[in-house]
Amino acid sequence: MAENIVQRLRDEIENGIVTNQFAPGDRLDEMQLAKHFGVSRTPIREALMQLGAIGLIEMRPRRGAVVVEPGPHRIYEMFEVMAELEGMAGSLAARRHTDTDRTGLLAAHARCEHSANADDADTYYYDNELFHHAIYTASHSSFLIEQCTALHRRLRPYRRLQLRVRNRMKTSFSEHGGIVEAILSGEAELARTLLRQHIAVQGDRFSDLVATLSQREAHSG
Amino acid sequence: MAENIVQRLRDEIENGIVTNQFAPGDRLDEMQLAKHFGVSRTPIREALMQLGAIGLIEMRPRRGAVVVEPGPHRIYEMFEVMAELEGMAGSLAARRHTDTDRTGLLAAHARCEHSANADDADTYYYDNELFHHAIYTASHSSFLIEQCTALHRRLRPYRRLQLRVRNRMKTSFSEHGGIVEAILSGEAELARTLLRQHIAVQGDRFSDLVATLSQREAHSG
DNA sequence: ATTCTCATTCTTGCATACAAGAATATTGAC
DNA sequence: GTCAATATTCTTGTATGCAAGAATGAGAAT
Repeated sequence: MAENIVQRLRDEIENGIVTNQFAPGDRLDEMQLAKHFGVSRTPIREALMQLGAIGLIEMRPRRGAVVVEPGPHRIYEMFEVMAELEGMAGSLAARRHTDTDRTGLLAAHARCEHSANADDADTYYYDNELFHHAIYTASHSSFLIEQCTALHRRLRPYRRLQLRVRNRMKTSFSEHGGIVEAILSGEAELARTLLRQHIAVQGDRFSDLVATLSQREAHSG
Repeated sequence: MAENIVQRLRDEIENGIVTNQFAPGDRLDEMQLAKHFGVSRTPIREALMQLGAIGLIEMRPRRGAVVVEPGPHRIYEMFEVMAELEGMAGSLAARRHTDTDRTGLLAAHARCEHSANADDADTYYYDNELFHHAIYTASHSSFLIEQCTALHRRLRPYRRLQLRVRNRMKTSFSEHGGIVEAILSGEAELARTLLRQHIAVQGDRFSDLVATLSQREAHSG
Protein backbone atom coordinates (compact mmCIF):
# COMPACT_ATOMS: atom_id res chain seq x y z
CA MET A 1 0.00 0.00 0.00
CA ALA A 2 3.05 2.24 0.11
CA GLU A 3 2.62 3.27 -3.50
CA ASN A 4 -0.92 4.44 -3.04
CA ILE A 5 0.05 7.52 -1.11
CA VAL A 6 -0.55 9.68 -4.14
CA GLN A 7 -3.84 7.94 -4.88
CA ARG A 8 -4.92 8.34 -1.29
CA LEU A 9 -4.04 12.02 -1.31
CA ARG A 10 -5.85 12.52 -4.58
CA ASP A 11 -8.98 10.92 -3.20
CA GLU A 12 -8.78 12.81 0.07
CA ILE A 13 -8.32 16.18 -1.61
CA GLU A 14 -10.98 15.38 -4.18
CA ASN A 15 -13.32 14.45 -1.40
CA GLY A 16 -12.50 17.69 0.37
CA ILE A 17 -13.44 19.60 -2.75
CA VAL A 18 -16.61 17.61 -3.33
CA THR A 19 -17.75 18.12 0.27
CA ASN A 20 -17.01 21.81 -0.04
CA GLN A 21 -14.33 21.60 2.63
CA PHE A 22 -12.21 23.32 0.03
CA ALA A 23 -14.57 25.86 -1.47
CA PRO A 24 -14.34 26.96 -5.10
CA GLY A 25 -11.74 29.68 -5.47
CA ASP A 26 -9.70 28.45 -2.51
CA ARG A 27 -6.00 28.25 -3.05
CA LEU A 28 -4.51 24.86 -2.29
CA ASP A 29 -1.18 25.48 -0.63
CA GLU A 30 1.24 22.64 -1.21
CA MET A 31 3.12 23.04 2.05
CA GLN A 32 -0.06 23.38 4.05
CA LEU A 33 -1.48 20.20 2.53
CA ALA A 34 1.85 18.43 3.00
CA LYS A 35 1.90 19.34 6.67
CA HIS A 36 -1.74 18.39 7.06
CA PHE A 37 -1.29 14.94 5.56
CA GLY A 38 2.13 14.40 7.08
CA VAL A 39 3.93 13.89 3.78
CA SER A 40 6.32 15.91 1.68
CA ARG A 41 5.37 18.25 -1.11
CA THR A 42 6.27 15.80 -3.87
CA PRO A 43 3.29 13.41 -3.61
CA ILE A 44 1.02 16.38 -2.93
CA ARG A 45 2.15 17.97 -6.16
CA GLU A 46 1.48 14.78 -8.08
CA ALA A 47 -1.97 14.44 -6.58
CA LEU A 48 -2.74 18.05 -7.45
CA MET A 49 -1.63 17.52 -11.02
CA GLN A 50 -3.97 14.57 -11.32
CA LEU A 51 -6.84 16.66 -10.01
CA GLY A 52 -5.84 19.32 -12.49
CA ALA A 53 -6.01 16.79 -15.30
CA ILE A 54 -9.50 15.78 -14.19
CA GLY A 55 -10.50 19.41 -14.17
CA LEU A 56 -11.39 19.75 -10.51
CA ILE A 57 -8.70 22.32 -9.90
CA GLU A 58 -6.87 24.79 -12.07
CA MET A 59 -3.11 24.96 -11.90
CA ARG A 60 -1.82 28.41 -12.68
CA PRO A 61 1.90 28.49 -13.43
CA ARG A 62 3.94 29.69 -10.48
CA ARG A 63 0.77 30.77 -8.78
CA GLY A 64 -0.53 27.60 -7.28
CA ALA A 65 -3.70 25.59 -7.63
CA VAL A 66 -7.21 26.86 -7.05
CA VAL A 67 -10.45 24.93 -6.76
CA VAL A 68 -12.48 25.42 -9.90
CA GLU A 69 -16.09 26.53 -9.74
CA PRO A 70 -17.59 25.20 -12.95
CA GLY A 71 -20.59 27.51 -12.98
CA PRO A 72 -24.13 26.43 -13.90
CA HIS A 73 -23.62 26.63 -17.63
CA ARG A 74 -20.51 24.54 -17.53
CA ILE A 75 -22.21 21.95 -15.36
CA TYR A 76 -25.10 21.92 -17.79
CA GLU A 77 -22.68 21.19 -20.61
CA MET A 78 -21.14 18.35 -18.68
CA PHE A 79 -24.51 16.76 -18.06
CA GLU A 80 -25.29 17.23 -21.72
CA VAL A 81 -22.24 15.16 -22.71
CA MET A 82 -22.91 12.65 -19.95
CA ALA A 83 -26.45 12.18 -21.29
CA GLU A 84 -25.08 11.37 -24.71
CA LEU A 85 -22.48 8.94 -23.41
CA GLU A 86 -24.98 7.19 -21.17
CA GLY A 87 -27.39 6.99 -24.06
CA MET A 88 -24.68 5.34 -26.09
CA ALA A 89 -23.92 2.93 -23.26
CA GLY A 90 -27.60 2.06 -23.00
CA SER A 91 -27.86 1.50 -26.72
CA LEU A 92 -24.86 -0.79 -26.75
CA ALA A 93 -26.08 -2.55 -23.61
CA ALA A 94 -29.40 -3.28 -25.30
CA ARG A 95 -27.58 -4.97 -28.15
CA ARG A 96 -24.74 -6.65 -26.30
CA HIS A 97 -25.86 -7.57 -22.79
CA THR A 98 -25.27 -11.10 -21.57
CA ASP A 99 -27.11 -13.10 -18.94
CA THR A 100 -24.64 -11.92 -16.34
CA ASP A 101 -25.27 -8.29 -17.29
CA ARG A 102 -28.99 -8.94 -17.08
CA THR A 103 -28.64 -10.31 -13.57
CA GLY A 104 -26.43 -7.43 -12.49
CA LEU A 105 -28.76 -4.81 -13.91
CA LEU A 106 -31.82 -6.33 -12.27
CA ALA A 107 -30.00 -6.63 -8.96
CA ALA A 108 -28.97 -2.98 -9.05
CA HIS A 109 -32.48 -2.01 -10.02
CA ALA A 110 -33.86 -3.96 -7.09
CA ARG A 111 -31.51 -2.20 -4.70
CA CYS A 112 -32.63 1.16 -6.04
CA GLU A 113 -36.24 0.13 -5.51
CA HIS A 114 -35.49 -0.74 -1.93
CA SER A 115 -33.70 2.49 -1.06
CA ALA A 116 -36.23 4.58 -2.97
CA ASN A 117 -39.09 3.01 -1.04
CA ALA A 118 -37.20 3.54 2.20
CA ASP A 119 -36.83 7.18 1.14
CA ASP A 120 -33.13 6.88 1.98
CA ALA A 121 -31.44 9.47 -0.23
CA ASP A 122 -27.87 8.57 0.71
CA THR A 123 -28.33 4.88 -0.03
CA TYR A 124 -30.25 5.64 -3.18
CA TYR A 125 -27.42 7.87 -4.29
CA TYR A 126 -25.04 4.94 -3.94
CA ASP A 127 -27.37 2.34 -5.44
CA ASN A 128 -28.02 4.67 -8.34
CA GLU A 129 -24.31 4.69 -9.08
CA LEU A 130 -24.32 0.90 -9.08
CA PHE A 131 -27.26 0.92 -11.46
CA HIS A 132 -25.54 3.16 -13.95
CA HIS A 133 -22.33 1.20 -13.67
CA ALA A 134 -24.27 -1.94 -14.45
CA ILE A 135 -25.36 -0.30 -17.69
CA TYR A 136 -21.82 0.75 -18.54
CA THR A 137 -20.62 -2.77 -17.92
CA ALA A 138 -23.31 -4.22 -20.14
CA SER A 139 -22.12 -2.01 -23.00
CA HIS A 140 -19.01 -4.21 -23.23
CA SER A 141 -16.92 -1.29 -24.43
CA SER A 142 -14.05 -0.92 -22.02
CA PHE A 143 -13.18 2.52 -23.32
CA LEU A 144 -16.74 3.76 -23.01
CA ILE A 145 -16.90 2.33 -19.50
CA GLU A 146 -13.83 4.34 -18.56
CA GLN A 147 -15.15 7.54 -20.09
CA CYS A 148 -18.52 7.19 -18.45
CA THR A 149 -17.01 6.33 -15.10
CA ALA A 150 -14.70 9.33 -15.21
CA LEU A 151 -17.42 11.78 -16.11
CA HIS A 152 -19.84 10.21 -13.67
CA ARG A 153 -17.25 10.70 -10.98
CA ARG A 154 -16.71 14.28 -12.01
CA LEU A 155 -20.42 15.02 -11.80
CA ARG A 156 -20.89 13.23 -8.52
CA PRO A 157 -21.34 16.30 -6.33
CA TYR A 158 -24.00 17.80 -8.58
CA ARG A 159 -25.83 14.52 -8.89
CA ARG A 160 -26.03 14.49 -5.14
CA LEU A 161 -27.44 18.01 -5.14
CA GLN A 162 -30.06 17.01 -7.67
CA LEU A 163 -31.35 14.24 -5.48
CA ARG A 164 -32.25 16.83 -2.87
CA VAL A 165 -34.82 18.24 -5.24
CA ARG A 166 -38.31 17.26 -4.20
CA ASN A 167 -39.45 13.90 -5.53
CA ARG A 168 -36.40 13.53 -7.74
CA MET A 169 -35.60 10.19 -6.16
CA LYS A 170 -38.96 8.60 -6.94
CA THR A 171 -38.99 10.07 -10.43
CA SER A 172 -35.49 8.79 -11.02
CA PHE A 173 -36.43 5.31 -9.95
CA SER A 174 -39.52 5.15 -12.10
CA GLU A 175 -37.41 6.21 -15.09
CA HIS A 176 -35.02 3.37 -14.29
CA GLY A 177 -37.86 0.93 -14.84
CA GLY A 178 -38.35 1.93 -18.45
CA ILE A 179 -34.62 1.90 -19.06
CA VAL A 180 -34.24 -1.63 -17.72
CA GLU A 181 -37.10 -2.84 -19.86
CA ALA A 182 -35.72 -1.22 -23.00
CA ILE A 183 -32.25 -2.64 -22.47
CA LEU A 184 -33.36 -6.16 -21.61
CA SER A 185 -35.77 -6.31 -24.53
CA GLY A 186 -32.99 -5.18 -26.84
CA GLU A 187 -34.59 -1.92 -27.94
CA ALA A 188 -31.38 0.00 -28.47
CA GLU A 189 -32.78 3.31 -29.67
CA LEU A 190 -35.43 3.41 -26.96
CA ALA A 191 -32.82 2.71 -24.33
CA ARG A 192 -30.69 5.52 -25.72
CA THR A 193 -33.53 8.01 -25.70
CA LEU A 194 -34.71 7.13 -22.24
CA LEU A 195 -31.23 7.33 -20.75
CA ARG A 196 -30.54 10.61 -22.47
CA GLN A 197 -33.67 12.08 -20.99
CA HIS A 198 -32.91 10.51 -17.63
CA ILE A 199 -29.55 12.26 -17.40
CA ALA A 200 -30.14 15.50 -19.23
CA VAL A 201 -30.75 18.59 -17.20
CA GLN A 202 -33.72 19.92 -19.06
CA GLY A 203 -36.26 22.62 -18.40
CA ASP A 204 -37.14 22.92 -14.74
CA ARG A 205 -34.28 20.73 -13.69
CA PHE A 206 -31.79 23.37 -14.78
CA SER A 207 -33.32 26.05 -12.61
CA ASP A 208 -33.47 23.52 -9.79
CA LEU A 209 -29.77 22.92 -10.26
CA VAL A 210 -28.95 26.62 -10.24
CA ALA A 211 -31.05 27.05 -7.12
CA THR A 212 -29.36 24.24 -5.22
CA LEU A 213 -25.97 25.49 -6.37
CA SER A 214 -26.52 28.96 -5.01
CA GLN A 215 -27.89 27.46 -1.81
CA ARG A 216 -24.66 25.62 -1.37
CA GLU A 217 -22.75 28.79 -2.15
CA ALA A 218 -24.52 30.63 0.65
CA HIS A 219 -23.85 27.73 2.99
CA SER A 220 -20.11 27.70 2.45
CA GLY A 221 -19.52 31.46 2.39
CA MET B 1 9.32 30.55 -21.83
CA ALA B 2 11.10 29.23 -18.77
CA GLU B 3 7.80 28.34 -17.21
CA ASN B 4 6.66 25.01 -18.51
CA ILE B 5 9.32 22.44 -18.92
CA VAL B 6 6.81 19.75 -18.02
CA GLN B 7 4.48 20.67 -20.87
CA ARG B 8 7.35 20.64 -23.32
CA LEU B 9 8.48 17.23 -22.09
CA ARG B 10 4.95 15.89 -22.26
CA ASP B 11 4.59 16.99 -25.85
CA GLU B 12 8.00 15.68 -26.83
CA ILE B 13 7.43 12.28 -25.29
CA GLU B 14 3.90 12.10 -26.66
CA ASN B 15 5.25 12.91 -30.07
CA GLY B 16 7.87 10.22 -29.65
CA ILE B 17 5.14 7.70 -28.92
CA VAL B 18 2.92 8.85 -31.76
CA THR B 19 5.77 8.65 -34.25
CA ASN B 20 6.62 5.21 -32.98
CA GLN B 21 10.01 6.37 -31.76
CA PHE B 22 8.95 4.78 -28.52
CA ALA B 23 7.26 1.62 -29.65
CA PRO B 24 4.36 0.05 -27.75
CA GLY B 25 5.66 -2.10 -24.93
CA ASP B 26 8.81 -0.05 -24.50
CA ARG B 27 9.73 0.84 -20.97
CA LEU B 28 10.23 4.55 -20.42
CA ASP B 29 13.16 4.88 -18.07
CA GLU B 30 12.98 8.07 -16.03
CA MET B 31 16.71 8.55 -15.70
CA GLN B 32 17.33 7.84 -19.35
CA LEU B 33 14.72 10.38 -20.39
CA ALA B 34 16.05 12.85 -17.86
CA LYS B 35 19.54 12.54 -19.25
CA HIS B 36 18.26 12.71 -22.80
CA PHE B 37 16.34 15.92 -22.23
CA GLY B 38 18.92 17.40 -19.90
CA VAL B 39 16.56 17.80 -16.95
CA SER B 40 16.07 16.07 -13.64
CA ARG B 41 13.70 13.19 -12.99
CA THR B 42 11.08 15.36 -11.31
CA PRO B 43 9.63 17.07 -14.41
CA ILE B 44 9.99 13.80 -16.34
CA ARG B 45 7.87 12.04 -13.75
CA GLU B 46 5.21 14.73 -13.92
CA ALA B 47 5.12 14.54 -17.71
CA LEU B 48 4.82 10.75 -17.55
CA MET B 49 1.96 10.99 -15.10
CA GLN B 50 0.12 13.30 -17.46
CA LEU B 51 0.63 10.86 -20.31
CA GLY B 52 -0.60 8.13 -18.01
CA ALA B 53 -3.74 10.14 -17.31
CA ILE B 54 -4.34 10.54 -21.04
CA GLY B 55 -3.89 6.80 -21.45
CA LEU B 56 -0.90 6.82 -23.76
CA ILE B 57 1.27 5.01 -21.26
CA GLU B 58 0.58 2.70 -18.38
CA MET B 59 2.26 3.35 -15.06
CA ARG B 60 2.83 0.18 -13.13
CA PRO B 61 3.61 0.77 -9.46
CA ARG B 62 7.30 0.53 -8.71
CA ARG B 63 7.87 -0.96 -12.11
CA GLY B 64 7.98 2.04 -14.35
CA ALA B 65 5.98 3.25 -17.31
CA VAL B 66 5.42 1.36 -20.53
CA VAL B 67 3.97 2.58 -23.80
CA VAL B 68 0.49 1.18 -24.19
CA GLU B 69 -0.48 -0.75 -27.28
CA PRO B 70 -4.21 -0.23 -27.49
CA GLY B 71 -4.89 -3.17 -29.77
CA PRO B 72 -7.34 -3.10 -32.67
CA HIS B 73 -10.39 -3.72 -30.55
CA ARG B 74 -9.54 -0.97 -28.15
CA ILE B 75 -8.93 1.44 -31.00
CA TYR B 76 -12.23 0.43 -32.49
CA GLU B 77 -13.93 1.27 -29.21
CA MET B 78 -12.27 4.67 -29.12
CA PHE B 79 -13.45 5.48 -32.63
CA GLU B 80 -16.89 4.30 -31.61
CA VAL B 81 -17.00 6.85 -28.80
CA MET B 82 -15.43 9.51 -30.99
CA ALA B 83 -18.15 8.93 -33.58
CA GLU B 84 -20.81 9.53 -30.98
CA LEU B 85 -19.19 12.67 -29.62
CA GLU B 86 -18.64 14.09 -33.09
CA GLY B 87 -22.22 13.27 -33.96
CA MET B 88 -23.29 15.21 -30.90
CA ALA B 89 -21.07 18.12 -31.84
CA GLY B 90 -22.52 18.12 -35.35
CA SER B 91 -26.04 18.03 -34.01
CA LEU B 92 -25.39 20.95 -31.69
CA ALA B 93 -23.53 22.82 -34.42
CA ALA B 94 -26.52 22.48 -36.72
CA ARG B 95 -28.71 24.11 -34.10
CA ARG B 96 -26.34 26.68 -32.68
CA HIS B 97 -23.90 27.80 -35.34
CA THR B 98 -23.40 31.51 -35.90
CA ASP B 99 -22.30 33.38 -39.00
CA THR B 100 -18.72 33.21 -37.78
CA ASP B 101 -18.97 29.45 -37.39
CA ARG B 102 -20.43 29.21 -40.86
CA THR B 103 -17.52 31.12 -42.33
CA GLY B 104 -14.99 29.04 -40.43
CA LEU B 105 -16.58 25.77 -41.46
CA LEU B 106 -16.72 26.73 -45.11
CA ALA B 107 -13.14 27.94 -45.04
CA ALA B 108 -11.93 24.66 -43.52
CA HIS B 109 -13.99 22.75 -46.06
CA ALA B 110 -12.41 24.71 -48.90
CA ARG B 111 -8.94 23.95 -47.60
CA CYS B 112 -9.79 20.25 -47.49
CA GLU B 113 -11.03 20.45 -51.06
CA HIS B 114 -7.77 22.00 -52.13
CA SER B 115 -5.52 19.44 -50.45
CA ALA B 116 -7.74 16.54 -51.51
CA ASN B 117 -7.55 17.65 -55.14
CA ALA B 118 -3.80 18.07 -54.82
CA ASP B 119 -3.75 14.52 -53.46
CA ASP B 120 -1.57 15.81 -50.63
CA ALA B 121 -2.20 13.41 -47.76
CA ASP B 122 -0.16 15.26 -45.17
CA THR B 123 -1.84 18.57 -45.79
CA TYR B 124 -5.25 16.94 -45.97
CA TYR B 125 -4.55 15.32 -42.63
CA TYR B 126 -3.95 18.73 -41.13
CA ASP B 127 -6.84 20.46 -42.89
CA ASN B 128 -9.12 17.63 -41.84
CA GLU B 129 -8.24 18.42 -38.24
CA LEU B 130 -9.15 22.05 -38.82
CA PHE B 131 -12.45 20.99 -40.35
CA HIS B 132 -13.42 18.88 -37.39
CA HIS B 133 -12.33 21.57 -34.98
CA ALA B 134 -14.55 24.00 -36.81
CA ILE B 135 -17.47 21.69 -36.09
CA TYR B 136 -16.54 21.40 -32.43
CA THR B 137 -16.34 25.15 -32.15
CA ALA B 138 -19.73 25.57 -33.77
CA SER B 139 -21.27 23.32 -31.11
CA HIS B 140 -20.74 26.13 -28.61
CA SER B 141 -20.27 23.67 -25.78
CA SER B 142 -16.89 24.35 -24.25
CA PHE B 143 -16.88 21.05 -22.38
CA LEU B 144 -17.76 19.06 -25.48
CA ILE B 145 -15.05 20.92 -27.39
CA GLU B 146 -12.51 19.86 -24.78
CA GLN B 147 -13.64 16.25 -24.80
CA CYS B 148 -13.62 16.04 -28.58
CA THR B 149 -10.25 17.71 -28.85
CA ALA B 150 -8.71 15.37 -26.30
CA LEU B 151 -10.03 12.22 -27.95
CA HIS B 152 -9.22 13.50 -31.41
CA ARG B 153 -5.66 14.06 -30.24
CA ARG B 154 -5.53 10.60 -28.76
CA LEU B 155 -6.68 9.04 -32.03
CA ARG B 156 -4.38 11.14 -34.17
CA PRO B 157 -1.90 8.40 -35.08
CA TYR B 158 -4.59 5.98 -36.18
CA ARG B 159 -6.39 8.63 -38.17
CA ARG B 160 -3.18 9.19 -40.05
CA LEU B 161 -2.94 5.46 -40.75
CA GLN B 162 -6.45 5.42 -42.09
CA LEU B 163 -5.69 8.10 -44.63
CA ARG B 164 -3.14 5.79 -46.18
CA VAL B 165 -5.94 3.45 -47.19
CA ARG B 166 -6.65 3.72 -50.87
CA ASN B 167 -9.10 6.47 -51.80
CA ARG B 168 -9.88 7.22 -48.20
CA MET B 169 -8.98 10.86 -48.67
CA LYS B 170 -11.38 11.46 -51.54
CA THR B 171 -14.14 9.53 -49.79
CA SER B 172 -13.54 11.51 -46.64
CA PHE B 173 -13.79 14.80 -48.47
CA SER B 174 -16.99 13.88 -50.26
CA GLU B 175 -18.52 12.95 -46.91
CA HIS B 176 -17.53 16.36 -45.57
CA GLY B 177 -19.74 17.94 -48.21
CA GLY B 178 -22.89 16.33 -46.88
CA ILE B 179 -21.91 17.16 -43.33
CA VAL B 180 -21.42 20.84 -44.12
CA GLU B 181 -24.74 21.00 -45.87
CA ALA B 182 -26.57 19.31 -43.02
CA ILE B 183 -25.04 21.59 -40.41
CA LEU B 184 -25.55 24.83 -42.30
CA SER B 185 -29.14 23.96 -43.14
CA GLY B 186 -29.80 23.22 -39.49
CA GLU B 187 -30.64 19.54 -39.93
CA ALA B 188 -29.37 18.39 -36.57
CA GLU B 189 -30.20 14.71 -36.78
CA LEU B 190 -28.88 14.37 -40.29
CA ALA B 191 -25.65 16.05 -39.29
CA ARG B 192 -25.36 13.67 -36.35
CA THR B 193 -25.90 10.59 -38.49
CA LEU B 194 -23.52 11.67 -41.22
CA LEU B 195 -20.77 12.54 -38.77
CA ARG B 196 -21.22 9.29 -36.90
CA GLN B 197 -20.83 7.35 -40.12
CA HIS B 198 -17.93 9.53 -41.17
CA ILE B 199 -15.97 8.69 -38.04
CA ALA B 200 -17.07 5.16 -37.26
CA VAL B 201 -14.77 2.34 -38.25
CA GLN B 202 -17.32 0.09 -39.85
CA GLY B 203 -17.14 -3.02 -41.98
CA ASP B 204 -14.18 -2.97 -44.34
CA ARG B 205 -12.61 -0.02 -42.60
CA PHE B 206 -11.98 -2.12 -39.51
CA SER B 207 -10.04 -4.75 -41.41
CA ASP B 208 -8.18 -1.93 -43.17
CA LEU B 209 -7.25 -0.55 -39.78
CA VAL B 210 -6.05 -3.90 -38.52
CA ALA B 211 -4.03 -4.37 -41.66
CA THR B 212 -2.31 -0.99 -41.44
CA LEU B 213 -1.69 -1.54 -37.73
CA SER B 214 0.11 -4.81 -38.28
CA GLN B 215 2.04 -3.24 -41.13
CA ARG B 216 3.31 -0.62 -38.74
CA GLU B 217 4.09 -3.32 -36.22
CA ALA B 218 6.29 -5.12 -38.71
CA HIS B 219 7.99 -1.85 -39.56
CA SER B 220 8.92 -0.99 -35.98
CA GLY B 221 9.80 -4.49 -34.80
C1' DA C 1 -4.41 60.39 1.38
C1' DT C 2 -3.41 57.75 -2.51
C1' DT C 3 -0.56 55.64 -5.69
C1' DC C 4 3.66 53.96 -7.53
C1' DT C 5 7.91 51.68 -6.78
C1' DC C 6 11.05 48.83 -4.61
C1' DA C 7 12.34 45.42 -1.35
C1' DT C 8 11.11 41.50 1.36
C1' DT C 9 8.90 37.28 1.83
C1' DC C 10 6.59 33.42 0.46
C1' DT C 11 5.49 29.79 -2.78
C1' DT C 12 6.24 27.27 -6.61
C1' DG C 13 9.39 24.71 -9.87
C1' DC C 14 13.29 21.99 -10.57
C1' DA C 15 17.33 19.39 -8.79
C1' DT C 16 19.42 16.31 -5.77
C1' DA C 17 19.56 12.94 -2.02
C1' DC C 18 17.91 9.00 0.29
C1' DA C 19 15.03 4.83 1.08
C1' DA C 20 12.61 0.82 -0.42
C1' DG C 21 10.93 -2.54 -3.67
C1' DA C 22 11.73 -5.14 -7.90
C1' DA C 23 14.84 -7.24 -11.28
C1' DT C 24 18.96 -9.71 -11.91
C1' DA C 25 22.98 -12.24 -11.30
C1' DT C 26 25.63 -15.40 -8.72
C1' DT C 27 26.36 -19.19 -5.96
C1' DG C 28 25.23 -23.41 -3.91
C1' DA C 29 22.69 -27.64 -3.67
C1' DC C 30 20.49 -31.48 -5.76
C1' DG D 1 23.34 -29.21 -15.62
C1' DT D 2 19.41 -27.10 -13.64
C1' DC D 3 16.81 -24.94 -10.19
C1' DA D 4 16.39 -22.25 -6.19
C1' DA D 5 17.82 -18.95 -2.81
C1' DT D 6 20.21 -15.03 -1.66
C1' DA D 7 22.81 -10.97 -2.47
C1' DT D 8 23.58 -7.13 -5.42
C1' DT D 9 22.13 -3.70 -8.39
C1' DC D 10 18.95 -0.85 -10.46
C1' DT D 11 14.83 1.89 -10.60
C1' DT D 12 11.11 3.95 -8.60
C1' DG D 13 8.95 6.64 -4.79
C1' DT D 14 9.52 10.20 -1.31
C1' DA D 15 11.97 13.93 1.04
C1' DT D 16 14.61 17.98 1.14
C1' DG D 17 17.27 21.83 -0.71
C1' DC D 18 17.89 25.73 -3.68
C1' DA D 19 16.66 29.24 -7.08
C1' DA D 20 13.38 32.15 -9.35
C1' DG D 21 8.94 34.37 -9.92
C1' DA D 22 4.84 36.33 -7.78
C1' DA D 23 2.40 38.44 -3.88
C1' DT D 24 2.70 41.73 -0.31
C1' DG D 25 3.94 45.50 2.39
C1' DA D 26 6.52 49.67 3.35
C1' DG D 27 8.14 54.03 2.02
C1' DA D 28 8.32 58.02 -0.74
C1' DA D 29 6.41 61.26 -3.91
C1' DT D 30 2.59 63.69 -5.81
